[in-house]
Amino acid sequence: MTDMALDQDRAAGSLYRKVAADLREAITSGSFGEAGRLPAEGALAEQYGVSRGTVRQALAMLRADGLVTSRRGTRRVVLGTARVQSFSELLSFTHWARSMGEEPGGRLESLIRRPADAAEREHLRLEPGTEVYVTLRLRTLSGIPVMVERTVYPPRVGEVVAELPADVVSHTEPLREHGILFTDADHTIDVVAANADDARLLGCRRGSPLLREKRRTTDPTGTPVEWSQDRYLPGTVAFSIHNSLASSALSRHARESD
Amino acid sequence: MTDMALDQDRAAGSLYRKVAADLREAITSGSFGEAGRLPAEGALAEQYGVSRGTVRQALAMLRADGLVTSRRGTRRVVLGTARVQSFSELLSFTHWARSMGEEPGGRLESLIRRPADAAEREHLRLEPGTEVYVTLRLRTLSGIPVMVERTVYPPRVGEVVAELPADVVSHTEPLREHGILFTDADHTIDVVAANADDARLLGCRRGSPLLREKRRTTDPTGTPVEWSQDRYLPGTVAFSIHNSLASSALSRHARESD
DNA sequence: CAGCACAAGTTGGCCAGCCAACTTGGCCCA
DNA sequence: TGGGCCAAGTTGGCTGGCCAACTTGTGCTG
Repeated sequence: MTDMALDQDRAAGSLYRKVAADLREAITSGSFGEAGRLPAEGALAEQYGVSRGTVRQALAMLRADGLVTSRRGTRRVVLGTARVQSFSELLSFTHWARSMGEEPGGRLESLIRRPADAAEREHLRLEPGTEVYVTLRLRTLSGIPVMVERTVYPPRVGEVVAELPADVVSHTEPLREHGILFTDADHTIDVVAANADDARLLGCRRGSPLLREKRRTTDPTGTPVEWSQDRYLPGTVAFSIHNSLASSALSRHARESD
Repeated sequence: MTDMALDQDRAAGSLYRKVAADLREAITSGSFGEAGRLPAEGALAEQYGVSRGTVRQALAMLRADGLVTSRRGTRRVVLGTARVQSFSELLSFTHWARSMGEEPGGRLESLIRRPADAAEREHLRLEPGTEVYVTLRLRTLSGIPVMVERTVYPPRVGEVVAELPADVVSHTEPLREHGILFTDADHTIDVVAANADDARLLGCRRGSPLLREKRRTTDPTGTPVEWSQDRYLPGTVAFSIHNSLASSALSRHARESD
């Protein structure tokens, strides 16, 4: 067993992530059917040649994304087959894609530097006349175009982005190494019609509906580091949120007690 | 009564939840300082008299809630305690509309009672053969149709809903008076094409894109109380989310021009 | 003094096993 | 026939241990 673990270690990903990605794939491809039952944890462990604990770790990810149920005494049940972008992974397209076992890709279409307009100054809290870096990227999952990303960076961040190779997959990872952290984000989701650029890059008709996510990201101090508009092809992505009164109530209790 | 939630949390059976609750309180009360370091997992394990695995399970909760960092090779660091968000807007269309100064309206199109299908049983965690109440409502803002709401209620909730007048604006408010609380929700947002009913009720063409929000709501004990699909006309609404390493919140707001 | 090598400390990950709690279906009995 | 009991199956939870990967401080060396 130990040899096996060592053998699979070379592939640079943790075992439970591979198991999770594989199960995710099986679920979204409908292998277990809609509202079907998953094999027992023990059976999956034997099937993948891992321990039950590892399978449980993988299943915890799927449960967090709302893909499967989890109830003591009963087999797990498939809840939905749509790909879901959970908000714990919303801060990075790359991270999200990899967690699904898909290969994220990105192609830089353009990068220009110009003075910020009024809306951009507002979102990024810049002084009038400040220059911003604007990128247009086509993002792919396993080679298939799924999203067009238009991002505006303030100077401090844009200077780093401009130095990155055009084919770099993740922007947030190299930025983190430069001390630029993405920790907070405001997202707005709605529907928008594809313009000429969108249609050309995504291979859809002009005017066809796209799922739009507008996002403003800040670092821990609240300083904006990114203002972005992502436009997804319908059917490629869904957004998933869990919210609760209980958690906020709990922290309120904690504060009242001191 | 501030200790009540904590006591319940601590008394909630599993060891790792007790450890998590205790650490949560220690963190928010500042025991480790602002941006301070937590003791090592091994030290916590010894302190609480549990295994390191149990401590890791507890810390996974805190990390999921954005309370602490988690990086190989370094002690975990306290990120912060700020967590004040009102979710009331999110859980009720009526409340949200009023907070915008719009007059919410609702017209019940149909209410039927029938056995739950497999998917509904799973989402609402019902026994096979249980009957559910299914409503179809057209919701308006200041008289203008904006959303079609299809909701499936379990028997306990549906029995109350069925007694409500057809023109009642808010469902959640009378339900609250019957002791049925809406506190937790999982949301999924994507794009869907309008079917014949949608088109007729919303006054759009069949096949035109709608913004869809699927929502499963539970009460404080985790028992599902509602499984709903809302379909919004584009341009009438956008979903707004704030997420961060410290907290996560979703709200709904009227679309603004930008 | 600057820089590098190294060791100690810490978290990530995985395993094998054990018991408890819960669900389900079948069997038995009134 | 109907209801209750029971056993098998399944997930929740916990232990103790092991190794790998990474970070940090220390001390040595050029």
